[in-house]
Amino acid sequence: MTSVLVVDDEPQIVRALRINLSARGYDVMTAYDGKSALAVAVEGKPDVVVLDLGLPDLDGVDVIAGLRGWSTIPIIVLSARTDSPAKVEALDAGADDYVTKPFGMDELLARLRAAVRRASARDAGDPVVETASFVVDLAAKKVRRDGREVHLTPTEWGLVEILARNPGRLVSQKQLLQEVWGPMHVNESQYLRVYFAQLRRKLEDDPAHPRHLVTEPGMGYRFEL
Amino acid sequence: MTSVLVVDDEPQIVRALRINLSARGYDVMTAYDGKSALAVAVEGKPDVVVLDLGLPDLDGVDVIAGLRGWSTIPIIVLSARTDSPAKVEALDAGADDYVTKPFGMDELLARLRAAVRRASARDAGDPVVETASFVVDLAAKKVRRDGREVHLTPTEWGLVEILARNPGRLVSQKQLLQEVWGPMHVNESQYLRVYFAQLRRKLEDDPAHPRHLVTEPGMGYRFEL
DNA sequence: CCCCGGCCTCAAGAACGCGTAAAGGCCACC
DNA sequence: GGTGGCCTTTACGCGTTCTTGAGGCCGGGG
Repeated sequence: MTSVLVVDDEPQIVRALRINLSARGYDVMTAYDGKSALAVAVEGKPDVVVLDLGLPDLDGVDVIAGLRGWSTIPIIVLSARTDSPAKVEALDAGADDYVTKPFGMDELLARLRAAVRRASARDAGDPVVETASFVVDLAAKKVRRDGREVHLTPTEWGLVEILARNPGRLVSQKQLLQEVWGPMHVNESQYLRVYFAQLRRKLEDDPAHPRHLVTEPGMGYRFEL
Repeated sequence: MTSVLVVDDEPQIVRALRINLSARGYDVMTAYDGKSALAVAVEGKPDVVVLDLGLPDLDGVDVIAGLRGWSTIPIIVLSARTDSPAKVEALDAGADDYVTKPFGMDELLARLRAAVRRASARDAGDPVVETASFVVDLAAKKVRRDGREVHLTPTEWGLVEILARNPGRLVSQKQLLQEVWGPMHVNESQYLRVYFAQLRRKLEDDPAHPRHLVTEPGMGYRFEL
């Protein structure tokens, strides 16, 4: 499901967007000021951000910069200001689109679809992730090692898939637990130890000294190519 | 050099765009109808297309479809139609942005920069914060020094992350302690001394005379690029 | 000159997180 | 009703990380 972070200090706008977006199958997160927007974005990794510029705490451009510091999530700016300099400033700061209030919901949704389409076209590269020891085929949901197919259980595949979609990046324990076991089990970090041991036995050349399924103690796991 | 294909049947618009774009260092191609636009696009492989919808021969949506059939070149639509359905149709057909005439040249140029930036960011790595001595990758949660990866503990990373998100800005001791250790430990400034010493040993060329992890006595710490 | 607050360094024990093995429970399939 | 695969749970040894205290350095103010 596509997740959208809506940032606006006007509750009625947030409510209207939440209703419309939810009705169309989007997963909606919300924030009412800049600081919490950045916090929620880091935490929830939304697929796209709808950002109002007139926030109470931070300047809109600072929020854009704060997001662009670590991510390329599409940002659609909402603003009551129609003047050109405001648009130019926001776009050059890293925003993807600029919509002036009052806006038509249809138009916003279309621009949102366009932004998501672009972003997913970017990520939908080669669906095969390859390491020195094994190959992960994300489309076929298969893992091969020395040409031979390795059988993974559903849980094992869930972990491998998340990691392979973020090669080189650290994925937090919480995110892994949440996406594989669900929100109720975000503290069962022991599960991860058990399953990573299994995966290493199946995939690593030397399971005791893993080169690709790396633990970052206290933080999470990383898929090194 | 970035190349732009301008498609419009009104000569004065094409001329205005050609002048403005050329002056800013863009390489400009032009076409006055849909068929030649598609031909020029195939021939010249522009980096971005500015497309007027009211063309004499083809419907604008068909031109978009014709381009999208073989490429993902960003398309910025120009149109006199301000109604929502027209925008939605164009965007859903595969356009990247929609600007209504009359348009401000500054705004169009900003949207064009945004489109080009996105397209070229497609094959770039994560955004990073870089100093003369080391590189911080906030998305991957990695720090590299001389190309070699430096291992940070969770607490060390917590400090680096906050500072790297506020480059050049003074971050108070209280804020660092609060965000890394929690509200109960805002007075344990000794923690900061111990950890900054460790970080300097790991990251600074001359730990005794730090250039990037700077102490502001009595105030806090600053991340100098 | 000496004192004092704030900072840096060092070191050691405590606390924590990780890897591993193994056992029990659940469920689907035979 | 048995069997095998998969998931969950417990226990323990080990290495790393965090915390804490002590001592030294430096600069400003008395």
